[in-house]
Amino acid sequence: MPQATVTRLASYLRVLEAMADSGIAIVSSGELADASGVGSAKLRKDLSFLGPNGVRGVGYDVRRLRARIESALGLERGHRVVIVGAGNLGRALAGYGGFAGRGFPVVGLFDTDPALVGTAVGAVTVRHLDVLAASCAEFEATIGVVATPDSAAQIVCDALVAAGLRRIMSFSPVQVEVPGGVELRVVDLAAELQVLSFHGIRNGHHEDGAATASSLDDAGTAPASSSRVRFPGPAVSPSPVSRNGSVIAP
Amino acid sequence: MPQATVTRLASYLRVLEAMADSGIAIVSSGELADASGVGSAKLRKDLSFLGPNGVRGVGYDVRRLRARIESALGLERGHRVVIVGAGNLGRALAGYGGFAGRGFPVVGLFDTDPALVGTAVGAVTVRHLDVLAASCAEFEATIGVVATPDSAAQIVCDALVAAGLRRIMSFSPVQVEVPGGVELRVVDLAAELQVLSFHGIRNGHHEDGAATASSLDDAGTAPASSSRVRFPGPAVSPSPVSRNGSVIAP
DNA sequence: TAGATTGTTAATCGATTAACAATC
DNA sequence: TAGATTGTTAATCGATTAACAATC
Repeated sequence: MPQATVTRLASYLRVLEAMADSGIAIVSSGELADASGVGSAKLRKDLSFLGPNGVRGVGYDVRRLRARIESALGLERGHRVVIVGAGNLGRALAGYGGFAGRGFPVVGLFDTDPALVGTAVGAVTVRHLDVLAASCAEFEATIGVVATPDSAAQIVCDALVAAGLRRIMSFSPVQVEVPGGVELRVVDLAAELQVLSFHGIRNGHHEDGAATASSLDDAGTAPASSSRVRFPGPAVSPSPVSRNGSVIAP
Repeated sequence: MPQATVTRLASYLRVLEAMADSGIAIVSSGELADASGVGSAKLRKDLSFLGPNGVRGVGYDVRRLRARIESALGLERGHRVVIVGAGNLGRALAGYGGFAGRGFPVVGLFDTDPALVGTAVGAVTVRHLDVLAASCAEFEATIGVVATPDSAAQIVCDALVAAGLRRIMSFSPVQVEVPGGVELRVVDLAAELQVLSFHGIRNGHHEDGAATASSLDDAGTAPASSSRVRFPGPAVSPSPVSRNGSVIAP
């Protein structure tokens, strides 16, 4: 099943849950697609990976389809989440309604800072990383979240793997190594903002001036290079002005 | 430029910044690719969208390439972020080092709750949503973040657009409408966990039993349906057992 | 020059889309 | 039956990959 399809299945599931709560029993591919923000053909193609789930001429049974997607995503038995790192982000995630409310209760929050261990964050108490493995076993945790500084990401991942977890979500952008069979998903929030920054450029935002826009276009018009090895346009020396004429910040 | 390339450029940028900090002056596509976790051919292809940036037989100038990617992503002038929603997630993001430390300082945090307005979160003070537009103008904010309950997401997006922002990052999974020219990026953390849940299935985790695994495979072996319209296997009634024999949780 | 590495090409691979036969 | 909608096919589109000519 394509990766993109899996992501969209999660999105369909959210819409189906809302529809079920609203008492909607039957939905057509067109209606579900509209509510999910995709085309109906793509939706039907996505659902086809799960086998036949609808009735021609009628549509899909909301509850049945919801259960089918939950099954396909492996959500039937539920997941319990442990978070390592009780800093800003970790504490927020521990109390974040968006996890528990969508079927991912947080059962543990861990840190190595003695000043944090023992403090309560919402319904959970911060424990020392030393008891991670024992806690994961006790609460049958299935997903680990890394919310530590970058410098600790690899060590924490190792600890999560050692504790028996095979699914890890990391908010640290550093590349970490995990053994085969362990799924790692990196969520880089700053990178999301950078992508957002890029996409704004073509929309002619006032803060994106002409120099920035044109620098994307003159790539093929580089002047002939000198006979010695040199880079197309030094960013810092010998001149603070780049080839396209814009000043590059230090 | 492909969407996937933009995402990877952000990743290369992070590695280049680390290399620059380490005093590395020149890097080859192979080295940078390894450090970024991609293939070298893909990396060179990605960089080719920015025009020539390296020297054959030598490699890339780290500082030059870093400046070039920053320029392509529109990061040269910097971005200032406002966050709406001073709940768990909003407060954490306001104090999150991963934003300010990567070039996205948070200059405002807003809410409508009188109990929150006026309280300090790190270096910023929570203000009322009523003064959003004035604050965005004053601090020249360029990115808005939605960290409110789902029910407020659309209204808050409208307010951000009205305040002149054209780039919005939303942590609410609900579909919101934005005018043309406004870039919206939805980060659905629960959906990320659902994708993680799926990917664990094929790795044979102990908590994903045989029933779940087999239900993915027997989709094409459905028995002939009856003559009346009915759904392939009711999730709730008349029987709690689906067509493939597995029990579906209510 | 000889060695090394880039930038680009062409082939492969995978995802999306539109159209429509199947069928409720 | 007639109308409606699914599931699937085939064509299109876009991204990835390997190979290599260009060239420092």
